[in-house]
Amino acid sequence: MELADAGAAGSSQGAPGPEQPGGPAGSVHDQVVPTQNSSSRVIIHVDLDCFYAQVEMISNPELKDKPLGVQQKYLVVTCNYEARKLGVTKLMNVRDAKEKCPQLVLVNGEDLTRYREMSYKVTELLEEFSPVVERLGFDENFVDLTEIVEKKLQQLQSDELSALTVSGHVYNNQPINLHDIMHIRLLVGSQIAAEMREAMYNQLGLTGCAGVACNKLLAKLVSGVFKPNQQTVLLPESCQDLIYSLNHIKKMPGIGYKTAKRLEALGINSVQDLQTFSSKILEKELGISVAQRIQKLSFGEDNSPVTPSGPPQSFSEEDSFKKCSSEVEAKIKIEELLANLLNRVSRDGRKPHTIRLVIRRYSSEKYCCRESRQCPIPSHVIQKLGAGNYDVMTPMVDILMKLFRNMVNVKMPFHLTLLSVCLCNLKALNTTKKGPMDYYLTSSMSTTSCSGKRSSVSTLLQYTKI
DNA sequence: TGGGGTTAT
DNA sequence: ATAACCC
Repeated sequence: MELADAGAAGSSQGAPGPEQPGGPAGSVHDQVVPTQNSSSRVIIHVDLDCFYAQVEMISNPELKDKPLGVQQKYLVVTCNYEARKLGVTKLMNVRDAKEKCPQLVLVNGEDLTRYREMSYKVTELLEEFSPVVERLGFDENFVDLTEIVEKKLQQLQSDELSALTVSGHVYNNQPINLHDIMHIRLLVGSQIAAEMREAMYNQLGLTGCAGVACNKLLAKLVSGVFKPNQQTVLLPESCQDLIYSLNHIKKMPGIGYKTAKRLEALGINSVQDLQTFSSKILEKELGISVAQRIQKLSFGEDNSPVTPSGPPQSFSEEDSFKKCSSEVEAKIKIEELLANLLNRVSRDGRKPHTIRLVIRRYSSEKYCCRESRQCPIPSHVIQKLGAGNYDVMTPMVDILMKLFRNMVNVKMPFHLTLLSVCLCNLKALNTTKKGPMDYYLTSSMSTTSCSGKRSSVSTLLQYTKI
């Protein structure tokens, strides 16, 4: 069987540089024009169906056949398909939702603990298929399947190859060409996608959608084509159809609220508008980085790699409210947020080296803007982190209140609508590679913390006098 | 618009 | 520290 190879195989991280060694030297065909999607990667995007609602239905199976909404404050942040049939949508006001659907059952979803735990179980399950898994929020994951597809292909006999079929939908019902190596790869990808969804359902009881394509953008877009609990593969020839199906540039992942507004001001509304707009002018308006990236997106091109997420970079807890206008009130809320965070971070095992306080001030109608202050966590506090302790609360609350007073003039009236505490700059405790001095170094001093100008001698003294 | 997350500047 | 993006 003849296979027409469209692109360079091997690199699963896409974007082979132009100077990368290619075919036989001196060949006339060396001048490969690296046009769109010369990538031969196979990427899957996995998107759980109404994730929070699913978790709630697993917790309480009596909810399964009822219209269910998950509530945070006065919003229905997500709902199951029973509720959607009756007109409830995501981020709908609770009053509107109840009006549309009086039988709607609401559960409070402000505590994300169970959602977060289930979310990581999904990511871990996917990591068993391939370690290259990137999380996007709690309910979406990208996996780079390139390598495992290639492995499977090598095991296939030629008679099995000719009997290869797709699992799930093919976007646009495009005919499959088994002589096209990229079609073959994507079909194998679709079968792995089905295996992943089966495993999610059998092991975790979760349903979701999957999209298989040659890059993250396209995989994400195509995963949503057939919606609850189905999967779709995009063959390269239908790429343009898929991106033209977006009716506005704001629908393009990577083009957010701000950029969409600026594009609209330039008269750019559709994907085609963006494709044909002058690159030079776009670069002047948005900066070269954003301009080049989003214009590529408009052609369905996306060479960004699937970056393994690994453990979280930060832990945060926030609470929003109608009004907080006194320091004591703020302190009580901050204490609650911090207590929960300390529990989470001690279960993680790593130690945060930075703490941040975030506020949102009341403003009549301006776009909600947040302000933050952060500072290093003193090393003696870091050390005490881990075991269930109260003696770490006091110094950390003191720090947070200093950050608070740095942002908010407490002698003047104020009106806050959100408080958030974030622990970040997480470091593993014992990354020390045994040098002569390391014996004296504690976990909180390891690696990068010693690199600064502040000599390790003074820091060392703090620890050796224990 | 909640209660989270990430990266770039 | 903020601003943009994602869910």
